[in-house]
Amino acid sequence: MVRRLAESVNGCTSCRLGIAAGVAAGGRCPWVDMPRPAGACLYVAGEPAERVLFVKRGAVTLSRESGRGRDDEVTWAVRRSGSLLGVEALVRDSYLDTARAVTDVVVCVASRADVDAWMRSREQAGRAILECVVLAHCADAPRRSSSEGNAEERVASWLLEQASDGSAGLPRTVVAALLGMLPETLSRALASLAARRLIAVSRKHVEVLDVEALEQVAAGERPKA
Amino acid sequence: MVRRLAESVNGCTSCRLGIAAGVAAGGRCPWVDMPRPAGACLYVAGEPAERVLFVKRGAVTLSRESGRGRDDEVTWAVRRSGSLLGVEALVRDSYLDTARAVTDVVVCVASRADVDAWMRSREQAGRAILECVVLAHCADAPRRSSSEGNAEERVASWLLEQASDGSAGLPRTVVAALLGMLPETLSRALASLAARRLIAVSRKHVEVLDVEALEQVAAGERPKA
DNA sequence: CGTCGTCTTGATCTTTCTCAACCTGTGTGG
DNA sequence: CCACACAGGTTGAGAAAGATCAAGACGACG
Repeated sequence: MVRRLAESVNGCTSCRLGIAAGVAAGGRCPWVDMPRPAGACLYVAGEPAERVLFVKRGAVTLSRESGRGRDDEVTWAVRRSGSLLGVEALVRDSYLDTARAVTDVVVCVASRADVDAWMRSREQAGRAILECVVLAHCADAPRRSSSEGNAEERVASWLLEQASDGSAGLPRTVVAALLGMLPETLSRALASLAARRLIAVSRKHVEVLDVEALEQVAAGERPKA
Repeated sequence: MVRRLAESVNGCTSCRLGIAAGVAAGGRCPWVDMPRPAGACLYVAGEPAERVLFVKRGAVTLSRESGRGRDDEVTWAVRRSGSLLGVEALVRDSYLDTARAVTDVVVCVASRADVDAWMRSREQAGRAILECVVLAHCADAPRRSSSEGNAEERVASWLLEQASDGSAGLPRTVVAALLGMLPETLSRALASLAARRLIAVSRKHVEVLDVEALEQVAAGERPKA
């Protein structure tokens, strides 16, 4: 599978926010590192939104209660290195989503007050934050539902996108939720694509074998074979 | 139906951006009014992103090509008074979405360069823009797909949300797209709810009659009647 | 080696998509 | 002023896709 690693931010001198803070020139960065293991919960929907987070390394899922039963929440986005989490802290009192690490992550954390102060004190700060927010939202394509192609089409699109963004390794249940289908349906779609040799699947990995054919499937063209 | 009108911005002195620009104190606002009739296209996905727009009055839909056939685009969000459109102009070269006025609208327009200059020259400008962007994204709930409740449930949720945000009057086809279903399915769901006296539907309007019962439906509880 | 969580597979049934015909309000031209 | 055409919306019958429920396989881990 072709794989381009998502931007991974290690030192603060190569981090968008660190640069904006002028860390290389001795500037103080209000954001402090916080490593978390896979599975950790970073914040919970509804709790007071006091901190903004920046993903330095790893992947984080955002899920929101769907309003039905109590435990009924829907994972609707994945955020990777370079994006901000919990920016709602800047405009409201509580978090809208629950953020969970899907891999081991390193996030940088700053309180709302610190962020506010930082934006006032450094001209580039506001711009850096704005860019992170806008980029994150540009990145997540609107979730697709069944009226926009059947399961196989959506899976094919996902695999093609993923090939260039390193989404590999997400649990199947998460991927299924992102694609608006059940894990069973995802599994069947993968199996069907695998049977046609367009991809190779193991329990943990998916490998794209035939990009062109996959693009046809994603486009809804039915190969007559 | 309970209806709270979306914030409507008439004079620049009551507009978030106008305030940030200090219009009341004689400040120059880089944003210039542009009225457009319902149905007008404000910008098209893929074309060079040179301008950022601010919705002063009215409603605008955003749609994105789904990657399948050529004319195959999916309306995935509605933006109302007080939100910014086309902020991708700040971070990329082309628009991601196509923006179309669903009602008569008044939008304020500024070129990317003007916005950049404005943000550098006025401290409050960046903050105002950031808030508009974040608020807009907080407002749009992730689209639901069939695995998150059947058509009736999703329609019920929508009606309840809409009751407090003035989404009334959108064409059925648009609403259907936002709910991830076909117009036919939406129509049937509305008819079914109307048959049970939870709502009253006419060709142009939908009125909620029984909020509690509707909440039950939205929550997936099946009334045994 | 056995247990657990996650994923896969299978059979069945519900939902919604599809395609078609039919309304109904609006605007047009005679 | 009325007939007419048109777009958007509704309704119906049938087919296909995915949800559901249940059981089994696989890999991780103690």
